[in-house]
Amino acid sequence: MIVRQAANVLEIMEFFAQTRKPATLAEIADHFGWPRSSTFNLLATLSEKGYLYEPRPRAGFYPTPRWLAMARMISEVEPLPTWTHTLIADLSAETGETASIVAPAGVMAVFIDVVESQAAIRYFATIGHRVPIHATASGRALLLQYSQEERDAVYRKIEFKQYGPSTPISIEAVELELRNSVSRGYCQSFADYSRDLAGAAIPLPIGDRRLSVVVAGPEFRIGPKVVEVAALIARTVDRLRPKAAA
Amino acid sequence: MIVRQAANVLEIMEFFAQTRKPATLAEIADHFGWPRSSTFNLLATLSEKGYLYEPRPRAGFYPTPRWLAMARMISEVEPLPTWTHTLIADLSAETGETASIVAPAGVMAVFIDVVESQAAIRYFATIGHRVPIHATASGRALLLQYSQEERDAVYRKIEFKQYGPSTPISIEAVELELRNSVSRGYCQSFADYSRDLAGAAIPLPIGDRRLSVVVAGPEFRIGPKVVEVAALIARTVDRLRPKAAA
DNA sequence: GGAAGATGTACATATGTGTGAATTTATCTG
DNA sequence: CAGATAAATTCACACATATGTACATCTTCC
Repeated sequence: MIVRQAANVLEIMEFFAQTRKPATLAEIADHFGWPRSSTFNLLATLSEKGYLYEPRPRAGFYPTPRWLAMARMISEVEPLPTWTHTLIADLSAETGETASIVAPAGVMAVFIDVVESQAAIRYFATIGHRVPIHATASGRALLLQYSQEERDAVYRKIEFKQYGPSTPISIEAVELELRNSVSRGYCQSFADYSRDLAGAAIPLPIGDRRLSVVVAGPEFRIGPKVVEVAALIARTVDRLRPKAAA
Repeated sequence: MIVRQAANVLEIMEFFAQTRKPATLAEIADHFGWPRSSTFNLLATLSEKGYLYEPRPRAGFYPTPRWLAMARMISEVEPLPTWTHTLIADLSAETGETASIVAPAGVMAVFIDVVESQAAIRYFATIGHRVPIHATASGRALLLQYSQEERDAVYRKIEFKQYGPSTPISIEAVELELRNSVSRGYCQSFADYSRDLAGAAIPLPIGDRRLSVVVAGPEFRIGPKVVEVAALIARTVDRLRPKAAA
């Protein structure tokens, strides 16, 4: 069950992150199609807790810097080492595609850092974006780091759906693809989950954290050069990863 | 009416900002005294939206960097000029007390930047902290920047409460104190709102934004030196504020 | 290796909450 | 400066939702 008012808080914040300017109660209510009274309650709650204020009289609400302060505190802990961002920035620059760092979240994989392609047609992904762990290159690069028991536990929770023609729809299919990835030397996906989307990924263990790097873009661009892209990822990781670390 | 589940989202985030490590469903439920089932729903909602993930198997949930990405987007817009942070940093260093930048939020004043005193006994305030606009030095420094009509509008919404012996409990009392502040050259408060707390503040208009700076601490430390503190604030603002700006 | 305990998930139902309509307050217009 | 229009609040009730209970799954310890 999805907690509506919890989701609404996030929606409001995303709204402000997009518009980047104060908004009045009426504007917010209209934008979301929420009743004014409900919007009033929500805004009052956020204000009361010190997360919204009125920068200038009658110009509406805007988030306080408290969000930033809190987010900083949270992200200070085990931040990603700086070289991982360089990694995806370099990869994106060299390939012209979107590159990301990905982490596990149950049966899903979450994008925790993203550098977007500049191309007009591109893979549009943002930090926080989630994809099924078994049906994506990045996800399978995570699964490769699991023990057999851990993978089995994950499999039990997966609802196998036919997202696209090549989606693996059984445990065996996933395990087979994992074995193939090992012998191939990298993970790949051709529209296994998202239409027209292809990607190449490799595992990226950092300390005891299981992460992966992925480069993804439209099938027609990535397809012909998966091998090179995968090789490039491996080379770039080699170049940037501090030698001392695991 | 306060929207409970909206507040709960904030509580969870504050919880993570404090503990700074992943927490399991059970830990979170126990910490807040929430039922497991409800906690489950909330965590599921936050995860589904891409704001929570599981950094490592079975170690529980932790916020994704999406919070940070969003907060950055929001705060990029009209951030405070850098000199205002220097200002309160200097003030705090010189006085040994807590110094803050404050903005209006209806009948309240919100702390939008804070540098805390290092003293054992100190004014504990965080970004997002809210105080009544009429019963605090910082708040009155905001009111001084309003027109008479605007002030009247605010007064109509204030519930006058006797927070302490010296709290102004009428419009006249507030207006009188404002006039006194003007002739005195700065705003002050001696436990008008918080017990044992005293502060000195001056208006700090920046562009068309109405802000104020305040230095606050225990009455026994601030009391004897309000005049100097106020003078110091004025001098420091003079020194740091770019001459070109309004 | 198996039983006890802890943790995570599903679901029906009573209760707390979102909402539409009414009221108050602010803003615009001639 | 009315009188009209739009925005912000308040409130009582119907219904969506948070929760207690039951079940499943994982972990621990003997």
